[in-house]
Amino acid sequence: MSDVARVAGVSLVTVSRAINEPDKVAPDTLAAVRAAVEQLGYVPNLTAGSLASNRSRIVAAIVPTISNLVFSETIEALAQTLADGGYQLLLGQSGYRAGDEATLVDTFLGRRVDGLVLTGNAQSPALRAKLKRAGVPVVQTWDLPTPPNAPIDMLVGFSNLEAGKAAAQHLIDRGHRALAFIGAEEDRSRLRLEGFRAVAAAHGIGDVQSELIRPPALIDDAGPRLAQILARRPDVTAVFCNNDLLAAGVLFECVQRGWQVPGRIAVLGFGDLAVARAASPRLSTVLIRRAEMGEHAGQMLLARLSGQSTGADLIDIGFEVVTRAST
Amino acid sequence: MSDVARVAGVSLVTVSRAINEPDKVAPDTLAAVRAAVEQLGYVPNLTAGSLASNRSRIVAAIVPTISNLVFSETIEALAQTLADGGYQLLLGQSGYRAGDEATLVDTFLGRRVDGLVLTGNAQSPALRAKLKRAGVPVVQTWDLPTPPNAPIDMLVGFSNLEAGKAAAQHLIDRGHRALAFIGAEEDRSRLRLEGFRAVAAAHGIGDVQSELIRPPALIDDAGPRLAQILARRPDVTAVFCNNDLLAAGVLFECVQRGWQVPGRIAVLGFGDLAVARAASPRLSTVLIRRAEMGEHAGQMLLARLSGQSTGADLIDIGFEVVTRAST
DNA sequence: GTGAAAGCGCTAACAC
DNA sequence: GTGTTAGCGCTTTCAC
Repeated sequence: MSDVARVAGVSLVTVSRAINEPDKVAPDTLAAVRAAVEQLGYVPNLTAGSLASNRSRIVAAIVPTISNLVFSETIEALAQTLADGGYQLLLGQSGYRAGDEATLVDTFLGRRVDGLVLTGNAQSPALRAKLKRAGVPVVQTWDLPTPPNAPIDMLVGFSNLEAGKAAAQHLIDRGHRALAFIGAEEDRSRLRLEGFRAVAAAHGIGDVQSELIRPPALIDDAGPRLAQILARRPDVTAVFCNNDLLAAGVLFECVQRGWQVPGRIAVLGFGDLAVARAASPRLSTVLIRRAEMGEHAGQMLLARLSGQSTGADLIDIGFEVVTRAST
Repeated sequence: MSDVARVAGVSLVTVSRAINEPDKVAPDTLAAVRAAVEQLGYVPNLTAGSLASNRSRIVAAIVPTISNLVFSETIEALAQTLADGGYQLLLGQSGYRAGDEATLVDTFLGRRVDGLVLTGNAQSPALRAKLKRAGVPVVQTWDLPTPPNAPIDMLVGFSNLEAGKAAAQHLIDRGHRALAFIGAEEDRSRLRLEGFRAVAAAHGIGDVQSELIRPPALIDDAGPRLAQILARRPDVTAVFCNNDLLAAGVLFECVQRGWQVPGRIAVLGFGDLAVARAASPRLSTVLIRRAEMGEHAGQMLLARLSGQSTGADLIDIGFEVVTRAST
């Protein structure tokens, strides 16, 4: 930077300003600095800038895994929104392990990230306390506060419990009473199952067969799990899959068996991934606005970081049961 | 840090050492420092550390999009490998735009990342030059050097051209002569098409129908594109899809039409995603070791960063045509 | 095994 | 509009 200053015939600060606040510099000076930057191939050291300004322009996000379209689409939108606001995304994967999440948070705090995006709101009391003490803006995603857990700071999500309830209601409305659930061994999936079971019970349906796959729950788990459910209870007529990809796997399994969907068995998905619109039959599903969630998370952070208080610190983006041909 | 030093009754350097090189500190001193850290809730500022040591312990990766299972699984493995080596991953998405890639590289260089992972090897001469000048370790992925492009530094990939050739050969071996291709408007997809066409031509097949989808190529594009191909050439008997998800879309389209696969039309996928093993019929596909690619990229960087020269700076991980039931 | 001194490359605050 | 001064919180080097 001092080389640039010397070549341009100005001081260090002026170079700094020419780069960071160009309109506070005279046009001629600006041109001279830019020429020098170009000539020398100068690349400003953002690390030094971060240290001096106490702002890193980095936001970190922690997801269970990026290899799940459901999360990757949220992250994609988040990264895009942040990039447009001049922030970079540092990515952490917890692998659904709470311990790893805590470790990641430590590292990220050490890097003095300007904001943090978390998945879910089941963080441990210790972690919540640490985050509050650190004073970093935090956005939790993919869930609403599930009592007794209050939001750590900001939040954008939907009720997984209610989504599970709506799924059950959708199937029961269509006359199904022998219900099954295929999901993952994971907080949000369990909440949906809880809601699913609650509504079933309210309709006098006590026996809801369920299969919980240890993450990652891949599409090729779906067929075998359906088979296991049917082995226990051959008369099942409707299955709620916690992910459209799993639902597609179930559809393929039905093709294999020569079963009609929804004639022999109805299939309800979750997410409204592109596969739901491409499947045959078209998949009924619980639509989640994943990209919108990432965008909201990014915008909440940007608003906070630019000193504006948005007011809306808790957004329920809801969900929607989309009825297509599979139920 | 000076608070910790005071409480522990040692100097700043000792605190630094206790944290970064614990075995170079006497056990008692170490215990005292750790107690002080704990008591004060001290979180070391890694930004300051980076500035002083000139190592950020951050590696950046640029992919076209994270919302494509093909890339996200590579990134997942990369992030995991790096994390195990004490490095974090900074993520950039180029959206398949070369300009965005260059901008991202600038920012990452500004952050003094310790390494860079790029997708493909079609970077512009200007970008290649800049990276070489910067002296950062770079790993290119997902391709072999396509002349005249030499590797920038290290590389792990496979030949997309050869993969396309193998795909054509696979279909031709099974008696197909009316071939079609569904892919994306994107470098690697185009290379595969080129190889596909070359082998077809060598067998006297001049008319290969193709549909190139503007990214992101989603599964729900597959059906309509297949329809367009068939509108132009109804007698097509085999289609090579550049992604297993697209292939699954084609399978669903065939279910819709009541067509037998491979009886009426054979379908060959790409990637060997989980969906290939779950589809009905099971999908023949070109297997790419995506996770392995991410792991290799991470290990090459770690080796370089730890001062070891691995020797192997160019890895061809190859591909494999997996024959299942759809061809 | 531990410490004192000297930066790393920038920006904040204030002066002019 | 531009410059001077004083750090940001660590690590490095070299003594001891």
